[in-house]
Amino acid sequence: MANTSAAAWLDEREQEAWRAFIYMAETLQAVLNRELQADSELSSADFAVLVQLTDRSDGRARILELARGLRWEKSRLSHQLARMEKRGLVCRDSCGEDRRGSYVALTAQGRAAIEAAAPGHVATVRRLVFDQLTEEQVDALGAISAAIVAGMDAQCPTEECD
Amino acid sequence: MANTSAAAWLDEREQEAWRAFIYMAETLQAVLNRELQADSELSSADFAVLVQLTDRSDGRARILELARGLRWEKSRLSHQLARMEKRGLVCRDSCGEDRRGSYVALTAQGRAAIEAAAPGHVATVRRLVFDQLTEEQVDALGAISAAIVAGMDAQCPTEECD
DNA sequence: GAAGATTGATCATTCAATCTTT
DNA sequence: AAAGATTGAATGATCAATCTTC
Repeated sequence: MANTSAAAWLDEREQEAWRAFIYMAETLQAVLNRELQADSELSSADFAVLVQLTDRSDGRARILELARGLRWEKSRLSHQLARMEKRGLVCRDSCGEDRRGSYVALTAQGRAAIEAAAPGHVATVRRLVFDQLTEEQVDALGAISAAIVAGMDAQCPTEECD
Repeated sequence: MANTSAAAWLDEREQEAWRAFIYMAETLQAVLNRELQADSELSSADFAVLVQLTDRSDGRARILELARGLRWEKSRLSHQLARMEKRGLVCRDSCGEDRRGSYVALTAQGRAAIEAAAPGHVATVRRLVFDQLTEEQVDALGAISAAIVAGMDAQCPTEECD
């Protein structure tokens, strides 16, 4: 990896921060996934879908709205919902007003699954992340994340950047 | 998601920071992956392997050392190397001293591929991340990442946590 | 039996193509 | 044709089982 252009390369401080960040993000996601799976038979993706549905008062959402909330591709969500439906966590329902669309809804089993999984998952997040940081660092993490997201939103050529 | 225990739950500030962080990390990885793929026909995983190999003076490493450097499972690396070998980016070589083990080495083509890809990738990282942050935030990101990693290392039951 | 590594099965993600309704 | 959604094929990641050498 030749340092072809001093201006374009990362300096020492940046390089260190970058490697630490990438490693942290990958490892954290892997650990959270494994703990969730082991404690509750739910993947992070399952959990994310269930959170979106429990955020709505009726536990129901149009599929495209769900996809926007998760910022997932339609086909990813479609496959994910098919797997979750097969396991009885959600069910699909056709939409009366617009027959192109459809709804997904939490089943009783899906609601039970997230209620059982949430406390442990939150505890894991607290233990691995927030217990390791000062209050200032928590605020800094929020601000840094927001800044990077804003940059991506601004720079993405199309509206649907993911 | 009932707030079953005030102590275990996340407060407002934490919740916000956490959602922003998770979304940032996922989106950033997705965007980096797509840009790398589009510009160079390399995935992030390919790039990570090539970086490890170019970090060694001879462009060669024992497979287990590589796995430790990447902190990947053995089987993930094995599959990855098989795909990369098929594409001519690396080659495997048996090990003289210990016939259980083997080496992987960069091919000329592999070296050319990462040299072609690196400047663009670094430019993308700079544009999406470092250009969006102040110097203090860069330092904070490094410190936060290091703290979280240290916590995971300390809390992981087994040595090989991933 | 343990260390170094590979293999095969299964599941998740992406991409392009498709289908239906508007 | 565009919007809402699904499908199938190809690629990637994870898990358990295996194989060889120490």
